[in-house]
Amino acid sequence: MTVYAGQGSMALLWRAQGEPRAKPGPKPGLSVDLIVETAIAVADEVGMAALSMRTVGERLGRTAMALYTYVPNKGELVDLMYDRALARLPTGYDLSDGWRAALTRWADDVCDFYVRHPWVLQVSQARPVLGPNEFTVLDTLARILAATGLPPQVLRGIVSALFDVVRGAARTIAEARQASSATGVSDEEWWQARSALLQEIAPDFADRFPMALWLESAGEPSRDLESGEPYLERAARQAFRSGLTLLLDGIKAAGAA
Amino acid sequence: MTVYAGQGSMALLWRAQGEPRAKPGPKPGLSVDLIVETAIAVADEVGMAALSMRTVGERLGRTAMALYTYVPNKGELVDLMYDRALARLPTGYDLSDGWRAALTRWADDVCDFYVRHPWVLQVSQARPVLGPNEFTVLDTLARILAATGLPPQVLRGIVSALFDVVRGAARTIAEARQASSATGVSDEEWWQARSALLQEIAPDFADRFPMALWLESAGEPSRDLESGEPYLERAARQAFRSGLTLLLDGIKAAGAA
DNA sequence: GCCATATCCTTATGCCATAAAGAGTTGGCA
DNA sequence: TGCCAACTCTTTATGGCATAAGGATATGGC
Repeated sequence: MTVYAGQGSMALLWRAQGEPRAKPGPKPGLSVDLIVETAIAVADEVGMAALSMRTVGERLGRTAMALYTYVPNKGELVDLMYDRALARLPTGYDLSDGWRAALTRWADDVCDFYVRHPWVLQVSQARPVLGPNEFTVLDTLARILAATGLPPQVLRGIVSALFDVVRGAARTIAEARQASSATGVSDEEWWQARSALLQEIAPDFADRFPMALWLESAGEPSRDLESGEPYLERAARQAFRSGLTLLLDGIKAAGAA
Repeated sequence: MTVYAGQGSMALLWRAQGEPRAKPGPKPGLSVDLIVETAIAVADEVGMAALSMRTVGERLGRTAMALYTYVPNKGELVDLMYDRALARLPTGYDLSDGWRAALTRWADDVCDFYVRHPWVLQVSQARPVLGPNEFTVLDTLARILAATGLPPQVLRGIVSALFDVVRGAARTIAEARQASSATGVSDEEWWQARSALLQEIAPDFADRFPMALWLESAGEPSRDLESGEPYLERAARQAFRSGLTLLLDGIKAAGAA
């Protein structure tokens, strides 16, 4: 359920609260902020697919339709959730030990954020929400990248690639967790069952896909069972680390200070 | 609507067709292949969100329920669509002018594929479908990467990063197209309307987000109006090119031959 | 000719977003 | 003081979704 953004009026996104209130009618029992925060909590717990106007309303002791008093429709609510959630990201990074260290910390933080709020990954990036916190995120990253001394044209490509790698890793980790908890089958169990099935159903596997097998075979991700971290998640984090290293080396090669 | 995969029996994925048929009952009017191919056509045209058992059945002159004779449920149908669609990718790349050129062609092909079939991007990667064509794709890429001379452990990270960048770019392009055609508003119009709104609603923008503005300001993506390519798409393709270059430089830095 | 088996349909359940209309609440003005 | 207009929230309805259950019909093999 990719959700398309950038349709709303942006009035709610950028609203300045504070004007008192001297209007007829019953006092509002809810508020946009409360609804958005509640919807974020729901999405964090049950995922974007299970986020409905009803589930949010219910948690607030209201019907689904009550929310439409505050928010024009679900799409706009998701835009508000998206921008509000981004406020949870750190906004300043110490550059005293260089852009490389700062960028690594930034990538870790953003990845953790996405894993904590995986529904954020489902909000379309094509026509961005353009809320204040989205610009804050960009501003934070731009400040780090400025330290490379590279010109904006080059940096824009770097921004895309960084987000791609971070989001890709977070997506894998989040989806693995989601699948585990939704099906009750751990990564390890799932993988073993699938391997067995595969050998049974495609006995000529090694002949048909020799290079794929070679790629996957050697050096299984260290079976660090004490860590308790699930299989796929461990593999994803290792891939994230090395992908990021690759990218940072590429930035260096592009002439960064 | 991210769709979770890897639940089905894999029997349909790996089935060997050919056994004749000498069973009582009416002759099947449809087939799994026909349904899958039709569903792919529907998804290509209207997107994953509008893909329903009804829309597929209708195109075949049947009701939604008729499909359940051939396919156990929608999730399994999507798995089959996914693997079948991957068969459209090229499977061999000439390595005579080096891994770098081959990898660039591969990335272009895969990006084009995703843009042509954007719904493929919504199939979860965490627990892969494990169909024959998915392994063929991996095998093809592994063959190219083997030419770098790097060991499998290193290459696995490279595989992830490559897919992340390709998928990220394709996602942006596909979502931009989808948004354009769904809303009837071109990227350019949308962006101009949004800029105007933003200036009106956040007049202190330049003070609040100076680095973001700096990053975006200089060197607007060349206004190559003759190309006819939409704004966001052009930007995404430029970002893809430079992101890929970054990655290839990183691979070189990792010691590739 | 009949039965077991298949295909395909109708109907029903319980989700979803949201349109429309109505019930109840309250600030401010007459 | 009393009423109105504005506002909150609910009920109900529409048309979508996946899919469970059950029934009508077709057909190969006995």
